[in-house]
Amino acid sequence: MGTIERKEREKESRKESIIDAAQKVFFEKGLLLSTMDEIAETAELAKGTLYLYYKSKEDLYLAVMMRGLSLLHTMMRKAIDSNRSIVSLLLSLGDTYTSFYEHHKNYFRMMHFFETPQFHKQVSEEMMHVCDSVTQRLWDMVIREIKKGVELHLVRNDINPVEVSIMLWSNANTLLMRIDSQHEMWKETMNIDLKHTLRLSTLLLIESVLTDKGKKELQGILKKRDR
Amino acid sequence: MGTIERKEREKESRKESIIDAAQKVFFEKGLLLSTMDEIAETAELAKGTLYLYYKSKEDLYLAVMMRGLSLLHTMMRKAIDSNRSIVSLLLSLGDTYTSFYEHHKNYFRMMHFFETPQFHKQVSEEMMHVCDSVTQRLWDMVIREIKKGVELHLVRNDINPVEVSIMLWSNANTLLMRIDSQHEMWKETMNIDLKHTLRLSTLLLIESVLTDKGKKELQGILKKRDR
DNA sequence: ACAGTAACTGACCGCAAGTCATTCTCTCTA
DNA sequence: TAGAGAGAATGACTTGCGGTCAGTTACTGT
Repeated sequence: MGTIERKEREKESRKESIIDAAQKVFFEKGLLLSTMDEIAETAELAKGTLYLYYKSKEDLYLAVMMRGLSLLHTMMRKAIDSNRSIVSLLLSLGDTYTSFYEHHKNYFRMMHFFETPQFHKQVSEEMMHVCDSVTQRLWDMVIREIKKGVELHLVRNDINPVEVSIMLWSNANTLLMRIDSQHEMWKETMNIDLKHTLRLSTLLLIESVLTDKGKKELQGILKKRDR
Repeated sequence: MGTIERKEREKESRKESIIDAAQKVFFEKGLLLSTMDEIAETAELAKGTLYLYYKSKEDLYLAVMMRGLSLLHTMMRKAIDSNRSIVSLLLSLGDTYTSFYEHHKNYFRMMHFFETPQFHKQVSEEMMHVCDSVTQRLWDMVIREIKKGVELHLVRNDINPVEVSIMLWSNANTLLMRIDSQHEMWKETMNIDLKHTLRLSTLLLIESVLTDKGKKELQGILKKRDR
């Protein structure tokens, strides 16, 4: 008699279908302009029901965002697994994040909004924890690779690998945000292609954290690319 | 009969005193938790009066933020005027922004919130324009200096000075934001001092965009500092 | 068939942004 | 100096939304 198990599954799928509806609405209108009534209507449920599954609008928002986070995690994992050398991996991580931005802009934007500290106050403790731990796993994954790079004498051993991750990630993150919201503006007023700026700054930073051995390898990879 | 002029002045000072009140409330509670009623009460005015001077809560928010922007402008101006060499200026601009963060956190946070694209939809066209033009002046000021650096063969001439500005500013901005919201977290879980990371990444980036001549000057400045 | 429970509903509440008909205040004129 | 007229200020009111909860429905196990 697996009724309890079935109920469990049904509950889970209800939760998912609520996220589906929420995603549709949030993607279209963003957090502020979306209403719980509209999400409820999209989910073909009463508003009250949403609150049986999620504590607040913001929690629901995070639930959707977590999908994006998982997706990014998967993409990063794939990049790590398919790169032999740490040097090419570093380049590839930047590309991966860029590609995440390009193919999943909506998730990217949600993740950005999440960085607004003001926002956190509306979020339940549990949801925040889940979110933090997923983010943590992502960081750990990247940091581990950079540590390997240090061991192989490709990445400088006088810089903390964690700091390397932070620098690279922060750099990519801000520039992608800027690309998202100001790409045309910079193009028009200054004739700047922000995507080029992103590639350039990533390259400069990577070069800065590599050893001479690493730099040589980098030059090799770049030459091969140019052909 | 300067009555019209006097009225003009009175109107202006009323506008300022409303900003004073708004600033007090926004600093304390942030945009989301502040209410127009509370601002009105602080300003000793009726709520309706606020709307005679500002189109919306968000416009009022921007009006406060502009004070911060002007302040930053002044600080940057001072840094530029008091540095002989472009190399030391580059270092000093980073310090200036850090010092702005440390001494005027509330303004800094407001400026960050402004970067959320979702927010823009609530802001009036005019206010947005004023804001953009002030920001533009700030960028121009910095870019001009970097151009001078290129002319003096201290900054690489194969990188667009505008891109240099963007890279440096973006880097500092994200890391300061992170310092603001996650400093303890990184200290505890990873034993990372984000302020150190900021200094490091700034240094690496600056080094990357300098010519050999510039790098030599940089080494000289750093040695002098260490003593 | 029925009791008990879990899921669901939507009218309702409280709060806050923004509006506007009315009141107040100042200034210029006859 | 009375009072008309303009402009400034007011605060009760409207609207819209997040969140609640008493009541209803659906299901399950006996």
